[in-house]
Order: sequence, then structure tokens, then C-alpha cells
Amino acid sequence: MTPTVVESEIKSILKNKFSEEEVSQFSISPPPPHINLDASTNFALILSKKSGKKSDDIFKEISILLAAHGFETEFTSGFMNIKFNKLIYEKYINFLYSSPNPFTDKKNKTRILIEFVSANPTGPLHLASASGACLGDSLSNIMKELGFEVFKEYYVNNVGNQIELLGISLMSRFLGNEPPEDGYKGEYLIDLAKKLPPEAKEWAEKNEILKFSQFAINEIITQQKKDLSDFGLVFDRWFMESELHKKKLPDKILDILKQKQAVEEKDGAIWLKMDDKNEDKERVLVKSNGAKTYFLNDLAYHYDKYERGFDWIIDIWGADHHGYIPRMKAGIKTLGLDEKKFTVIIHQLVSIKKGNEILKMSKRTGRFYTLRQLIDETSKDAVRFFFTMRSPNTHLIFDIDLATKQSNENPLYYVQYAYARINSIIKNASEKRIEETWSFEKYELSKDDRKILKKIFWFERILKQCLKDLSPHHITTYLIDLAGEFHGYYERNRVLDESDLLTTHARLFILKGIKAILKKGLDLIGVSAPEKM
RNA sequence: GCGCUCAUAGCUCAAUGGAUAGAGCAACGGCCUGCGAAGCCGUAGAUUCGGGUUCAAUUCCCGAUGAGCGCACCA
Repeated sequence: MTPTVVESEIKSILKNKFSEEEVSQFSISPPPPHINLDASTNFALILSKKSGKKSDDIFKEISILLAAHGFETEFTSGFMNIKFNKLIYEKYINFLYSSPNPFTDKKNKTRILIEFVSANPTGPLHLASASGACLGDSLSNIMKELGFEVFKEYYVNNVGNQIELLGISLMSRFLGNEPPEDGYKGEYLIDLAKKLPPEAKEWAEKNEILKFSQFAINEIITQQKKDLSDFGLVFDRWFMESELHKKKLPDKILDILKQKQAVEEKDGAIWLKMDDKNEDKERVLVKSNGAKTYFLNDLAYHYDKYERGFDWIIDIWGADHHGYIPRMKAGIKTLGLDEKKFTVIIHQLVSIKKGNEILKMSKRTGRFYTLRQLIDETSKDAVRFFFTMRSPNTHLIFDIDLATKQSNENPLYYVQYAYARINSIIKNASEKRIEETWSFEKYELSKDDRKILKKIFWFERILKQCLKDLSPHHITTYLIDLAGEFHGYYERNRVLDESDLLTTHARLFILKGIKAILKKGLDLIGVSAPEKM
């Protein structure tokens, strides 16, 4: 008995009186807070506009029709509000407990590949990666809940200039020297140098930089995986760029493009012709020194993603890469792939505020605050909740001092506290041997009951909103809302009262509904739901 | 200069084109000898500016102002 089910039920009732086309316009939505009925629709408003009939008359027709099926209706300022029979809520809560994934659309067969974080393997993960990590992981969870098949991937640039530079930097540290001017100067390489095996001496003598690079990459990736799993995030695959080269995929891409006469040679380099209006400049695929560009390799990578047969390919990038979108899309289209299957989600970069200073945080420049530090100084839950509260389009200012010092004021605890409180009440009930009931029996729902039941009932809509906006932040704000409603409900409504078991049973039942939704919501954003705090 | 994103309360952020714009923090005033005060109740406080579309605009369109990011034979 989710909103979707109720909606289709009402639709089938409406078909007795209205045409197929008219009924298809019908939808229900949650009413605003001051209306204390359960659902709302602007159906009469829309229909009167199309048919010329008075919306009052249409309302009366619907009203009679629905009344016969147990739905009470009211008409106010153009909107029709609907009151549910309590059985709908009863079935809803039971459904939450009888199905492990109550919001899954079993007909949904869409296979999604979502790639995110994908930081270079040249150092520890930084705060800049945190927002992408939270966004991608939570969104994946939500999509899975809605029935999509989701595959999470991390792309590792383990080839190229940067990697060579990493090797040189590590070798310098090994020999007790400073890394070169444009090298990697972070202290982590000093630590890594100490872990090098005895053979490293020979590597250095023979100037085998690649071996240093290999060692560094392996160590760094291991550490990144550890950091991420402590952050609650496990990828299905770490895709190495070297795999593409092993398969000679970039060369194949080049051949395809040549066949399609989409390239031209100029100044000793090979360029991709661009006919896309958004991207008027031509782009280099192979440099005049014969080296392949990142762009060509990335095209090969995305070609590989398509080859693997996904229906939807999603990349999550920081805003500093947004200018790259038209180029990628044009490239994909030129390769003859369906660019409509490819979506890039852009999230704005995070600025860090430390003291009174605001520091810009891009992957390139802001290498000073690691994800590990942040988790250690606050908690995984606090960080995930904090980042998932914001829409990806927010130009967020992250106040480190505030985040660490006041982590107790993070709304996270407000939500977790609601969950712990409910568990405490349920525990007390079982200690008092109050039996569980899974129905409202003869209990009449109060306005207050209905208000919070309405809140948990409409959770499904939040999930759909997340999918539409490709952002999980609606869940987080919803959870804060729901926790607030619960705390208020708790103050006003004594749950356990052995002199009134009818009310006690009904309220415990409602609490179980709230509990299920809080748990589901927290799970989806990767935050734990503690039984007690 | 061109492009993308953003502008909401003192601060950090919400708001499928809908009905009275919501939270948290900060401020002020109340509530623990009944289920957890990490809580509740109350007061004060906001849509950058100018046009347009619409029955209805914080939301869509145009312009102005301000901020972030991007415009490589880097990755």
C-alpha cells in the first residue's frame, strides 16, 4: 500500500466515470502541512481547464465515486483533498515489515554503471572526494531500492605522466632527497619510502622509476580502499586504465574514428573534428610526440562501458571538470554510441573554512585535509550525514572547526536520537509484556496519528524525487523532518499506558512504522541507526 | 571575453510551477519526582535587483549585479 498503489487504485475507480485519457492526468501528492487529510490532487483543476466544466461539478462527481470506496474528500481552493481509511495505513506498515525492499519496482530491469570518486592514485583521498563519494554511494543505494541494478566503479589512472612523477618523487624520498619542483611533496611519500623493499636500492641504481611507481600505486590504492570502506563505501570494481592499453582499446577507438573520417592531422598531432555547436574547438587525440591524450583514453574507457551492455552510464564529476562534458558527449556520439545513455552528474566544489580563512578545494590544489583525518576527528556518520544534506549544486562552505568541535550539534544526532527513543519504548513494552499487534483494530486515528502516518506514507515520493534530481539530499532533509515530527508526537502522546491497551497497541504500531522508515532512510544514506546512544 | 553553477533568516542549508517559504546553529523566554532533556513548547528573523510567461513563480524565460568553477598537444 504505497502511494503508487493507492494512486492506481483510485485511478481504476475513476475509470467508471472518466475517459482513459482523462484518468491518465490524475495523480496524488502529499497535502501541505496545514491540511490534515492524507492526499491531495489538482485533478479537478486540470480537468476543468481542458473540458470547460466547472471544477466544482467535477469535484462532486469524483467525490461520490470515491465515497463508495471508502475515501472521504474535501474541496478547498481548487485542490481536492482525500482522507484515507485507516486500513491503508495499516496495510502500509505491515508491508514495510513483510518486504525487505518495499519500494522496489520489480519490473525495473535497467542496468546502471555509476562511476565516481576516481581520484588519482597519487596520494591519500581528500575532503574533495568526500562529497562525490557520499553522493554516488547514496544515489546507488536509492536506485537499488527502486529496483535498478547498479554497478559501482572507480577508475584508476595508473598510467601516464602523473604516475611517472609519482615514481620519481618516491625515489627521491627513498634517496633522502626532496621531490622535484612539480612532484608530489606530501609526507605520505616519506612514510611510503620507509616501507620499500630491500630491492629498491637496485631500482634506484638502475633508475627503474616504474617500479617505484608500481609500488606507490599499490600501497596508495590499498589505503584508499581502506579509507572508503571505513566510510561505508565499497566499489564493485576498480577499473585500471592499464587494462585499456592491454586490450589496445585506444588504438581501436582511433581506427574507428579514422574510418568515420572524424579525425584530421595537423601540426603532427591527430585531432578529433568537432561538429557539436557546444564544442567548437577541435581536440587532440594523439600528441605530436605520439603520446595518447587523456581524452582518447577516456573515450576508450567509456567505449568499454558501453560494450559491457549497460542501459545507463553515469559519471560523477566535480565542477572543475564540467567543461569536459560537451567534449565527452561529442566523442561518444561520433563513435556511434547512444549519448542519451550517458549522464554526467556535476557537484560543486567544497570550500574549506579553517578559522577565518576560506580555502578553495579542488583535487589539484587543495591537498591538505584528508578524508581519514576528517573521519577520525568526527565520525563516518557525521561526515556522511553532513554531505548528504546538501544538494550537489550547493557551493558548500565546510567549516572544519565547526564540524569537529560541534559534531554533537550535527542534526544527525537528532535523527538517531529519534530512532533510539523508539527502540527504547518498544523495549519497555516488551519488558512489560505488552503484546504486539499489527493492526489498528477498533482504534480511531487522531489528527496527530494521521499527521505522522502521512509523513511516513509519502516516503516513496522522496525516493522518486532523489531519482529525478539525481541527488540523495531529499532523504536527509526528510529524515530531519520526520525525526522532528516524531519528537513532537512523543511529547504529546503517551505511548505505554497499561490502563488503555487499545491506544497503547495502536501507538506502538505507529512507532514501528516510523522506526522502519527511519531505518530505511538512514541505511540509504550510509548512516547507522543505533538501538541506543 | 565566452560557457557552466549559485544568490532564500545574523550563519550553514531546504522547498515535484501550487495552498500559510521550512530546518539546524546563534539570540531571547518557558518545560524533567510517567515511556531517554542528544528532547519539547514559545518569541524574533528571509526569497539580490528589474522586466516577462502563468489561474498560480523562491522555482520557468530575459536582463543587471555579485560569487565559485572552467575555457591545454594537463590528467
